[in-house]
Amino acid sequence: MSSRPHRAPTIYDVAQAAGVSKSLVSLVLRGSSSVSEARRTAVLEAMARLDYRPSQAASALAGATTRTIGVLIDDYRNLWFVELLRGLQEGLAEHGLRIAVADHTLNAHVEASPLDGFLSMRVDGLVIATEPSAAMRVPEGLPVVVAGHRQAVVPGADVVANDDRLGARRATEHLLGLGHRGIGHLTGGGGAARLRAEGFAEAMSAAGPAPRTVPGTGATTEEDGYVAAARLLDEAPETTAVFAANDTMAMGALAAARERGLRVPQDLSVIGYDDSPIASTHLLELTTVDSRNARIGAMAAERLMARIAGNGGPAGCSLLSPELVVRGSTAPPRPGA
Amino acid sequence: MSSRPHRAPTIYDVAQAAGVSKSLVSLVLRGSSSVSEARRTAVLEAMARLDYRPSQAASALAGATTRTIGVLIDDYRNLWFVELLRGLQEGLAEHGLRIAVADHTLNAHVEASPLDGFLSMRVDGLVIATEPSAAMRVPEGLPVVVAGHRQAVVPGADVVANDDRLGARRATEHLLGLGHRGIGHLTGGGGAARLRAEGFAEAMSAAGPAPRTVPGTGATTEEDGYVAAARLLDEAPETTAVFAANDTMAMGALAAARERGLRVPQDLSVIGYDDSPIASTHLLELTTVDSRNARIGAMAAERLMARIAGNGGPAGCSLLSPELVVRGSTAPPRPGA
DNA sequence: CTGAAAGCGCTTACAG
DNA sequence: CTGAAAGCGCTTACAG
Repeated sequence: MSSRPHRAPTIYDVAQAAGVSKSLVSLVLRGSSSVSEARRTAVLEAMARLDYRPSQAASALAGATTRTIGVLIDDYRNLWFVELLRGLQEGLAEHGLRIAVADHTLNAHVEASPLDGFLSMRVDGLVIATEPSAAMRVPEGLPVVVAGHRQAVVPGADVVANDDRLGARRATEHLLGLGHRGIGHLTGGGGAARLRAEGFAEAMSAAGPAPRTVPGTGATTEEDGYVAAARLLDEAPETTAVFAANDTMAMGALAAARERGLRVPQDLSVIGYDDSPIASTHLLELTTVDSRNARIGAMAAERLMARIAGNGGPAGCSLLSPELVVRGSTAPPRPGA
Repeated sequence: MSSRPHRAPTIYDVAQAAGVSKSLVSLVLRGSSSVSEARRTAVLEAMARLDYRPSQAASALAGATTRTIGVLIDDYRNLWFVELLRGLQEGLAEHGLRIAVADHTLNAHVEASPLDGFLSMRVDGLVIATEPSAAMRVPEGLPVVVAGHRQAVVPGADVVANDDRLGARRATEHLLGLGHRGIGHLTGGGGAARLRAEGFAEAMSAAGPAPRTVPGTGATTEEDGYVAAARLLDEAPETTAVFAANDTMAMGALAAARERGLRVPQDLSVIGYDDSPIASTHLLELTTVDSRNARIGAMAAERLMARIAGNGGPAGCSLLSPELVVRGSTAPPRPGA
């Protein structure tokens, strides 16, 4: 084998090795059905032999489409996107679309807006799984779905989200059903948190007891949960149950409870939201609400494919039902409480 | 404005709008210094006005380089890559390289190997932040650095890792220094875990007490930590301190301790490894070892840039010093213990 | 199925 | 700086 420094094989090389035309190789690449089995095999074997990999750049430039969907997430540490990706992937698999993921800091050193990379890449569609900012102008005609509830809206984009209000009602009703009356809610910023707070208020007002909603320092981190819970427990000692806007805040609430000598769930019930990986740990055993993010991803894929196919219709909002996941952090209040 | 359905502006459009030649636009795009300030401004303004975004496909195809580095991670849930990315980004920023991230499942529906996407993309370099598999054949000449200790090696690749053995020694010496003698280590699979176990054994044998190392079910999850710690605490009740191969396992150990009525740190000290986001929560306050992943990323960027520039030399292994982070989960053993 | 041709939007190299 | 040209590796469309 002569050393061929660096020149990657092209369809031309593959065609020659397989003894077919370049056109045929291109047909195989795009999975055309009008290729005989024998020739297809020959081409695939030649590709494997030459270690051929199609140039994404060339096919993107020549073709009308890149067959890739960009997914913009908030922060790699907010793991809710993991299941979203799984559902998206399953929905996209049959169409052979690939996925590209970025958060807003990933290429902040080379691009002005986090969307720039995806647009330069000429993605066929976009999933925005973060709070849309004003800088996020997307070309009209590009299929976009916003995943999850947000404060801002993207014109022309579909929204696919968990029914946060319903989930919050279910969480609250779970606590009410256990017999709790002194129930507090820990809230934070963002569209989802706002809806969850509303769902909490609805369920509470339907049941009677005065709802008490307390924010941390404005966000929805563990620290916020800790601060909010500390405030709640100190100001309202009659509290026997806490509903946090998400699992991370619930984790902070657990710390605040422990500091006050309150055992969970005997002295205090705690419920989160999201069913994130930490919720199912032995340490937390956190009762929570499963947003069914994989289903949100699958639905997002569906909306995207419909728009790409041209039959999208007007932008809509799809709400999916969340599900209560009961674990060890909630129990009836103590008889004396 | 006539509706121009869908055709994205090209350098041709920009040139015309700015009243310059296409060549000049290309020079501005690539940041050439031989362009007058006036013309550069005119071009940039035209780009902004037209909402122009360079086609990544076209520049990749025409140019010799894509100016992007691929980063292959293990799983989005293993957050150690987050800081790695930050360091990588800082190191790459001055060179204007962008980053593309994927885990091995992201495009499993369209490609055989997780590296295929990056190779089709013709990345200029690769960071492998996961256990290399046999399927990961990389073209010779492509700059590759393996980040973190692994079982397998990639021929020709540099390795940049935290000195796991040293970090484990420091963790163990911290416990020894507090006065602990009954110290157990929770281990799991992978190159890093093996080195951490070795560092533990070294520090223990230098100090005297018999080291006890126990695995969970083979991996390094919270469940593994829980199982391993349960085993350890039941079989060796004289244990007063536990060193887990990582923070996640330490979290499991905390659960096992709580189940046995052991308070942390009064009855049992627990130390982890990685300084992951959970370690600094109020709930865990976990003493741990900071791998300095951002520095690993920065070093990886440096190695990559050197190889891209052609002065890489033979593949090497760079080991960075970890740092002990003392929090609330470790303390001296109780006098009676 | 093949073959020849044009073109995607850039970069490169060069004469002016 | 401009302008004309070639080419990157594919896809597309079409005549055979």
